[in-house]
This record gives sequence, C-alpha cells and structure tokens, in this order.
Amino acid sequence: MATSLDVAQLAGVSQSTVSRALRGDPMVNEKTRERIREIARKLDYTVDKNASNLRTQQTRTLALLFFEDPTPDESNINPFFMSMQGWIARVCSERGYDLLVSFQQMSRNWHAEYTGSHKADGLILLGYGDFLAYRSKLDALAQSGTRFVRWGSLLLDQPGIAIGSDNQLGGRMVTEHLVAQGRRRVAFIGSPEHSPEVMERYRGYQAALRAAGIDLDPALRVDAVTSQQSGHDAVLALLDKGLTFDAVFGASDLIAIGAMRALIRRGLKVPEQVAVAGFDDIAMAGNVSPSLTTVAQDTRRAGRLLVEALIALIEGKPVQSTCLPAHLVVRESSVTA
Amino acid sequence: MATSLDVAQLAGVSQSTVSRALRGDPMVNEKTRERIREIARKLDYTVDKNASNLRTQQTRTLALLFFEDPTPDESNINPFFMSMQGWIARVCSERGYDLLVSFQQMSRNWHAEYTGSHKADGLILLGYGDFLAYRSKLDALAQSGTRFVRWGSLLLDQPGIAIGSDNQLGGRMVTEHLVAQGRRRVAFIGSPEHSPEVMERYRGYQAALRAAGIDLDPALRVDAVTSQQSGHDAVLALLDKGLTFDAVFGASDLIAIGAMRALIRRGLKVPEQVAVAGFDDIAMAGNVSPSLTTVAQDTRRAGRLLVEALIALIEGKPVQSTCLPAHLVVRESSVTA
DNA sequence: CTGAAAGCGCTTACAG
DNA sequence: CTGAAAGCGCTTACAG
Repeated sequence: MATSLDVAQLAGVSQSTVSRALRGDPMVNEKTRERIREIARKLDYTVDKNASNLRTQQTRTLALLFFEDPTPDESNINPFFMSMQGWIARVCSERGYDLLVSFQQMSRNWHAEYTGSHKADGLILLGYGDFLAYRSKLDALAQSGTRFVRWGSLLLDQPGIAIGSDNQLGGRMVTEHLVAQGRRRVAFIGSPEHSPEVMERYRGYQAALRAAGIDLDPALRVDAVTSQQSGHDAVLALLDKGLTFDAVFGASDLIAIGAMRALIRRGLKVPEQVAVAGFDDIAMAGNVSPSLTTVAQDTRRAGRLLVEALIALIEGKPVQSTCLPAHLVVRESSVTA
Repeated sequence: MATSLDVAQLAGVSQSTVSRALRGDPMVNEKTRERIREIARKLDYTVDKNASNLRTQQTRTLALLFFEDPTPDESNINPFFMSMQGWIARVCSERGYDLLVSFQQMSRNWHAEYTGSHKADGLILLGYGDFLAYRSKLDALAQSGTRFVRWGSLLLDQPGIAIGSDNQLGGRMVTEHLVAQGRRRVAFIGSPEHSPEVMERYRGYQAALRAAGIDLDPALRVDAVTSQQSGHDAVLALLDKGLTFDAVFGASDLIAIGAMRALIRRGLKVPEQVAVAGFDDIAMAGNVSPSLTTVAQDTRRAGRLLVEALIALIEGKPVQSTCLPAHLVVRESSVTA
C-alpha cells in the first residue's frame, strides 16, 4: 500500500509537499500540485485516515447509536428507525462524513466508547427508551464535552440537543380524529412510562378526550413495546377482560398493525366496529388492509436535521433543539364509508 | 481527554506497562494490572483508536456498502436490505467490530476509499445491481488485495467471496407453485439483465414453465426496478397492451406488492383472477392484503454469514462462497380458497 | 515482570 | 513556494 512518501519520491518533492498538494493547499505551485495528484492517482494512493485523524484529532466520522429497549429483542428494528437511518447515511455522505452504526443496549460504556476513543466526532442517539435510566448517561456525555444529538422528546430537563416530532400534537390530532368519527371509547396501547415520546402522545390523547368531554378510562390503557406482537397481545388482553371499546390508538404503527390483526382475528370489523390508528407512518401503514390511519413523521427532514445539528455542534456553531410538525394521515382503518 | 501517559503517571509505571495491562497482557503482574485498570476507569480513559490502528495497521472496522441502482433514488431502501443490515450490525458488535455504513453510487473511488485509507479492514457489498458495470471494480478490489464479501449471485466468473440465496431454485419453486394452482399465463416482472439475482430467479421461472410444458411468452416479461411504483407501472403496461395473464411473479416483494395494488385498482381480483407472488419475504409481505406468497431469504443467517466470512478472510482463514436455501412461503395472494 | 525507544503515516508550524 | 522536523498516542520488539 502506497504512502505519501512513495508519492513524494516519484514526484521528486518532499513528503510535506505531497500532503499539502493532496489537501489542495493553494500555497503549492499549481503544476506541482497537478503532477502530485496524477502520481497519487496512478499509485492508488489514499491518505491513511488513522494517521491523519491522529494528527488532527478529529475523525470526520459520526456514530449512530440505536438503543434496543427494553429487551435485546431478536426481532427486527422498527422500520421507522431504518428509514431514518437511510436519510442520515445520505446526508452524512453528502457532508463528507463517515457513519458508524451500532446497536446498543444501555450497557456500561457506550458513552465513553466513541468519542473517548476518537472513533467519532459526535453521536446521534436513536430510539433510546427509558429516559430515567439514560439520564445519567446523557449527563455524562454532556459533562465530558461529547457532541451529541438525540432523536426524541424535547423535554425541558434533558441535556443536549434534541430533534423530535410534535408527539403531543400528533397524539391529540389522531385522537380528535377518532372522536370526530363518533368514537367515545378509545383505547391507548403503549407505555408512557417507558418512553417520553409515548408519554407525549399519551398526553395528546388525554387532552383530546378531555376537550371532547370524554372521561378517561384507565382500564383502556394497556402497556406495549413497539412490535406487532405486543400490540396484538394488548388487544387480546382488553378483549379478554371483557372491556368494550370502539377505537384503538396504538403508540406506534407496529403496535397498531398488531392490534388490527388481533381485532380481525377475533371477528371484529375494522373500522366499522373498532377504528384503529397508529403513529409513525412507516411504509407498511399504507399497505396493510385496511390501510392504517396514522401520524406521519418526516424521516427525511429529521435525518437531515440530526446530521446537520451534530455537525454544527462539532464546528462550534450555535444549534437549537427542534420540534418537527407531525401530520395526520387518514386512511381506511378509521373511517367508515 | 486522558492518555495512557496520564494513567501511567498516576499508577507510577511506564506508559508501556499501561498499554500492556489494558490489553490484558499476562506478562504484567496481576496486581499492577488491576491497579492500572482501576485508574483507567476512574480517568474515563479509552485507548485512542486512531493511534492504535495506525500502529497495528488494522481497524477492527468493517464497511457496509449499499449500492443504489440504477437511479440515486430518493425513495427508501429495500426493507430487505435494512433487515439484513440489522443482523450485520449485531454480529459485528458481537465480534468486536465496528460497522461503517455507506450508500454508494457506483462512482469512481469507493473501491479504493475504504481499505486504502485504513478506514476498514474489509468490505461487505450489498445490493449492487448491474454486475457488468461493477465487474471492473470487483476486479480492482481483488487485485489490490482488499478483503470483501458480497451479497448476491454466486455466478462463477465473479471475483471474491459471495453469499447468496438459491435464487434459481426459489424462482422455480414459486413458479411451480403458481402452475400447480392451475395458472398457465405467468407474467414475470423484473429486469434479469440488470441484476444477476433477478436473472437467476428468471431462469428458475423459465425452468418451471418448461417443466410444465408451458411455452414462454416474452411479452409477459416486463422490466422493473425494485420498488412498488415500478411493479405497479409494469402491471399497468401489461394491462394496457391488452395482454392476458392469470399470475404475476414479481422479482421482489416490493415489485409484487406494487403489482398487486395495480391489479386491484383495475378491478381484478387477487388471487381469483390473477395470482401474485414475490421474492424476499420482507415484513410487509405478511401484512398486505391479500398477504403475499413469496420466497423467504434468511436475512439473519445471511447477515451472520457475511460478517463471519469477511472476518475469516481478514484473519487469513479459508472461506467459501455459500448458497443459502430459500423457501417458499405460501400465503393468500396465490391460493384460491 | 518492566522500561526506554522506535516507528506507524500523517499535518503543520517554523525556517528558508 | 518548499523542506526538515516535531509530534499526534499508541504497540511491541529489545534489553534488562
């Protein structure tokens, strides 16, 4: 593998000049620069990132950390996050950054592992769940001067920059929509205590019911993690308790789709007998049958914003937390013809 | 940020000893080792990867390269690849490797960029399409001694190690299944010339028809890239030409799902009038309605195999290309009650 | 069992 | 405009 010294030798210049020429330093004579570039190309020479990173103390690499919670579940990742990652990866490459991707349990050392070891200049935190448990890690990150942005709730008391959807408004809109369809007994499936985002969606749900003069029935709230299975089981639990309800708001599309399957399997008609709505607008939502009413989050814009906020942070520019608008997408699962 | 020298100073030993102790060198006195470890922990010291990589000339990083083809499409990545990536990431972390993820167009320099610059010890190539165009890149990779594995076809004349599904058998099984349902006019939607995997699926389709004594009708083959839109448009094209067919085999689930939508929109009953089948078994396949008959590829096993083959390659161990079994998953879209 | 020293391949003041 | 030299923070023969 060629080094800058090999290039220098062939070009008849010093290694310093090669380094300068390849970095486009205008101090280097244009002709020399071109000659050096040509030789480098012929030799398939590429700057050794480890050497240059070591020297400059930066990596031009961002780390994307997925948190799997609460169980290190064997099943697939929420497609919503996958879609986000797609955009994050694109923007990274657009901005000349490499992207390190890693799945994390909330084990000991991830907060020190990336920036301490100079693997990355900054972190993007995605899908972390229980914010109480993570709080101390976030504090440690902030304390150590690590640059990071997280996707999620914009709760006031969390350290660092956050980009997130307007979960509360989203939850409110979707519940208002269900109520507008004449539904009075709206079940909520999800775990507000587990994740601040779900908490916000739940608050929106509460607010909408309150505004409609409908009393909250605590029995209609069932815990669930973000998976079809979990949504499925939650509906069965409601049904088996003999509770009646005419609508289900799943805290995520995966939950809602699982819930819908359970309803249909038990012979209930969606949306006639039970209307269903979710949150996220993953690709599947538009393709299930009946197609799923949901709250769309703009993963494209979110991905871009996350990357750009982090880079700004790294470059020492001012950055603000941002709340993205969410919008209601009405489909078949909530509207009777 | 603490360095090994800081730790050494506090521990009253030399920097070499710190380095040895932290790497678990048994030469170092056990008590000293423990003491050093303790101090390192207190200081939140992490080995600088750039420095150690530079010294050892390896990175313990793998790069995952997605190829978007043929258009640098704005839309989402095939969920099949996303699922694969999930498993790849998990196995990487299990094996102590970091994972660099990058979307590539088949632009100039990706083949030199990763290993030449010591960003990664090896490459995983995913979703590359036109193998003719990539052939020269693969040759260059092989020539430069770059370690790489690719997901895809096991065509004999491609350089390097490949892991792939038995596309031909898969294509054959699904077509045989359609024929067994009494279908005689089976359309194929996909572009064999564009991708070797699709080519193999197409060959399986041909073989199954031949075995059933059904003449191949070239008019029933329509090009499509892997997207719902493309599958949708292909069916419309067939319909608008006035061609008749009683089954559609989409070269991917995305294509098949798009095809199904187009059929339904045009008032055709699936599966009664037209049976539909796909390939991949993405999560959506089981959730659309009617649920989609398809050929399942084991992304979990595939992801593991890709990572382990690449690591073996890096460690200089013998590695073989592997063809994974694919299996038919019969669902509602192909079977009349 | 431990330390002093070389060297991985760069970047960048400093000197000319 | 160019070169000689220091130094980024490690790992690992080599010597003791």
